[in-house]
This record gives sequence, C-alpha cells and structure tokens, in this order.
Amino acid sequence: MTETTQDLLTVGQVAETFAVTVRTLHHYDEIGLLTPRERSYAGYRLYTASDLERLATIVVYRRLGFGLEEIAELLAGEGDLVEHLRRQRAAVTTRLTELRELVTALDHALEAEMGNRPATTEELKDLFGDGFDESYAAEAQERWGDTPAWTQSQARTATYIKADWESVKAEMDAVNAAFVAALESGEPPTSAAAMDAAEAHRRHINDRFYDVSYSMHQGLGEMYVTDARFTQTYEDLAPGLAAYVKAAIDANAARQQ
Amino acid sequence: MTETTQDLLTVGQVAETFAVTVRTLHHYDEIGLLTPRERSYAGYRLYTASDLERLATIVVYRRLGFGLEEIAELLAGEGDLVEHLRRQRAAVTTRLTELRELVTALDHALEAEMGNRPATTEELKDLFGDGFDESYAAEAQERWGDTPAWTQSQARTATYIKADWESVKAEMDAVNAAFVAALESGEPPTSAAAMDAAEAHRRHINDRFYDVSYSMHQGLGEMYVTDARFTQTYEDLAPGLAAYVKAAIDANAARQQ
DNA sequence: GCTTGACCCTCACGCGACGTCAGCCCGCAG
DNA sequence: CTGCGGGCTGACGTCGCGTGAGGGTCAAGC
Repeated sequence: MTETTQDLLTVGQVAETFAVTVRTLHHYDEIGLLTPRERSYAGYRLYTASDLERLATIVVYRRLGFGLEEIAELLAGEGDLVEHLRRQRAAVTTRLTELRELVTALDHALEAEMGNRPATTEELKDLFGDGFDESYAAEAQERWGDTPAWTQSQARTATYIKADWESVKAEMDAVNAAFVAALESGEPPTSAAAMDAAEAHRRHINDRFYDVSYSMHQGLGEMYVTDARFTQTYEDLAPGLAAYVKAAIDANAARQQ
Repeated sequence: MTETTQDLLTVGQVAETFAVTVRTLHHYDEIGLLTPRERSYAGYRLYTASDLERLATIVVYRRLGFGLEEIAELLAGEGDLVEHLRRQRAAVTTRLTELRELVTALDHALEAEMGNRPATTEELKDLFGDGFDESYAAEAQERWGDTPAWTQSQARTATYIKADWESVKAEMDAVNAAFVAALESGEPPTSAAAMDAAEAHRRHINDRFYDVSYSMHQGLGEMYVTDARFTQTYEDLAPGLAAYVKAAIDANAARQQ
C-alpha cells in the first residue's frame, strides 16, 4: 500500500501529498519553520514521518489564515491557540465588512457608468429647479474650479446617481426647513435650534460634497449675504433668512470653543 | 476662502486635502502615475488644479480597489471602465466567499478547541461501537503511522467535532446500506449499483480522511478480505459482504477506463 | 543675521509568502 | 554515454506604500 522507500520522502513527493509547491517547502526550510530531519548525501531534503506531521499542522493553520511566524509560535507551544483563533476571526470579519462595502461601492459605480447618472443637467433641473442651470455650473467652475474643495466635490458627485441626488435634495430641504422653523418661531440665530440647523448644514456639505471646516463654513455664510443669487434663494424661502443663516453659522462656529 | 498661493499646492497640502500620505504622492510620482506639472526652484513638488483633478480620480479608483497600473490604464483612456468594474466586482465577490468560508472554518476550529471535540475515544465508541477501541487505534498507528495517508487523515480528523463524526457515521452507514441492498437484490459486484456504492465509498474516505486514488482504493478492498477485523465488520452486516465489496471496488476501478 | 522648527527632498530597505528564472548537480533508463 | 526528470542554491520580483537616514528650504522670532 505504501511504497516504503525507507519512510523518507523527497520534496516533490511531500509537495504532492500536501498539495503545496516545492518552493513552499524550500521557503519553510529557509525560515526554519519546517526543516527536514535528514538530507541525502547529495543534499536532497528527506522528510520523516514526524516532519510530515508537523507539516500537516502547518497546512491546517495556513488554511485558517495564520501567518507563518504565528504558526511557528503556536508550534513552539507559545501563545494560546484559542486566543489566536479569536483574533483571527475578528480580523477576518472586519475585512469581510470592508469587502462588502467595496462591492456596494462597485455596484454603485457600475450603475453610474451604465448611464444611470443624471443626463447632463436635465434631471438636476427637475430636482433643484431652474436656479440650477448651465450658466450657474459654468460660473461655479469659473469661480472655484481651481480650489481643492471644488475638485473634491467634483470627484465625489461624479458617481452620484439620481437616487443620490434625491437624498441630497431631501437633506438640503430638511436643513432649510429647520432654519425656517427657527426663524419663524422667533428664536435668535444664537439659539440652540438655529445653531443645530447650521451644524446640520455644515455636515450635509461635508458629507456630500467636500470637507468643510468651521472657518470654511463661515466663508460660505458670508457668501450667502454677499452673493445675490444665494441671497435670493434663501429669501425666497423666508424673508431675512439669508442673514439669519449667516448669523447661525457664525454662532455655531463660535460654539465650537 | 482660498489661500491663493498662485494656485499651486505643495505635497503636504495636497496630502491633507485628499487624505493620503505624502509618501503616497511621492510614490505616484515615482511610478509616473501622477507627476506634478511644476517644481519650485528648490525642487518642491507643486500641484496644479489639473493635477488635483487627476488625483481625485485616482483616489476614487483606489477606493474601488483597483491597482495603480490598472488606474494608469484607465486614465490613459485604454480599457473599458465598465469592464474593469465588472472584473473587480467578480474578484471581490470571489474573495468574499473565500473569507466567509474562512470564518466558518475558524468557528469550527474554535468549537473544536473549546472542548467540543470527542473526549478521547468515549464518544467515538458510542457512535461506532466497541470495534473502535484504544487497541485498534494503537494498532492502526503502528501499521500506518508512517504513511502520508495516515498523516493527512490525522490532520483532518483532528478538528472534527462530534457533529462531524455523526455526519461521517451517517455517510458510512449509507454506503454500507447501498452495498447490502445490491448484494441482497442479487446484483453482481460488477453491476452499476454495486460499482456506484464502491465509488461512494471511495469518495467518502477521500472527502473525510485522505486522498484515495483508484489503486489505493483497491488496496483497501484487498485488506477487507485479508484482515480479519475488517472482514468481520462486513460479515456482521451481511454474509459474503466483504468479498462482495472487494469485487465491487475492483470493478469500479476497472470502470475508470 | 542667526537659530529654530516645520516641511521638503532623495535614496533605499522592509514587508509576506512565496513565484520564477538561472545555473548547476544527481540518478536512472536507454 | 546521454538524456531527462528531478533536486539544489542563490537571488530578484511582487504590491503599495511605511519608515527611517541624511540633508536642504522657508518663514518666523530673537
């Protein structure tokens, strides 16, 4: 049944038995993880039964994803196997969720590439109204095209599909509604409600478009009262809202120490 | 709002804006993936707006898990993005299932390590009867301990927990039942039914214990009629079964061309 | 004008587990 | 004696940077 060649196997035979490559066995020898007890006079590696046992354990641990050094520890009796198993499990599950997120990101990108992204500005106009026309986009490019924030924003929104823009719009509407509510209930821009709305505003831009520090946020607030187009947008929602928003943003920025 | 330093950003600024390290930018420069258009007279890298745009795209692709070389291709306009996305998705999902299997393997190993593996031979005796006692195991070790097959078998069964052994027993019973049915219905060992049972037998050992080629399988069949203990086991199931099994194994081996 | 500290530069090795030559040796069959 | 199928030992390549080492640059404060 066994070819009893003195019970010593050469690398090739061992490699085939355990479904690993010869190079792998060489490597294990190099790093001292598995050194065959014997060598033929010609220098051939000869594996004994105990070597095979050790290799069997190594192969099992490798399938469990352990590193070679870690395996060496375990074989030396140092370290608790159960603890290593737990750590490994934790690491693998972490990687699993990362990969799952990657898949959804890829699906997202695929959808976007397949033509699900808003055709030019058509659908965006439907969503955001006529204030969002080509001339606006062109001017924005003109004014901010060379800022990092604009670049970042372009990179992120490039993969937004219609559903994303709908979420963006919903969030934006919610923030505006919060501002209007605070204003109309007579609360000052320094009230918690107004400042919370300002913070929500900052987060919205930060999450959806580009990183916004508190000072950058104040820059935006300033613009809302100095740039006629932005002022108009806010005034259409409620009289005095543009200035109110700016003040709330300033108060919120001051609130952060 | 923007610090307009001639619209040229240094590595540090760019790195912070895109949440990458300076080293990464150096690396992209080294491999020619992103070479800043300009350098200061002191040799400082100066990134222009178009450099930032390119970097933005690179960062997005990186998040999607593409390799740098692949990204270079895409940026050069070679290769279809959608196709790359699909390939990437396929690769990631493959890796996902691998990792899922790894987790179950780890859970398995954990269960086994936590004491769920059969205490010595107690539970095995319950399952397999008294034929499975220590003297048997010792003798097996004695006879086959130095064969690769034995080593492989030990490595695999070492992580078997009670549930695994129950599955093993169920499979074994099913195979034996098939042999008995074929024998008692008067079909010859060369019948399809008998040969199929032999093949199931080989697969069972192959999957649960160690790799079994057809010739090795015939070696086992031979042993069933020459080793009294094995013969007895089969004869207890049905008179003449040991010889019948051997013949079926030989027929099945011959069937494979 | 000088020092300080924060940045920037260019090498160049390290990582993890082998894959992949290259150049050479051994043993056995014809 | 000559192949041919192994086995041997270097040693470099992989992938995307991390991490020093050793040394300039620049704006600010003294």
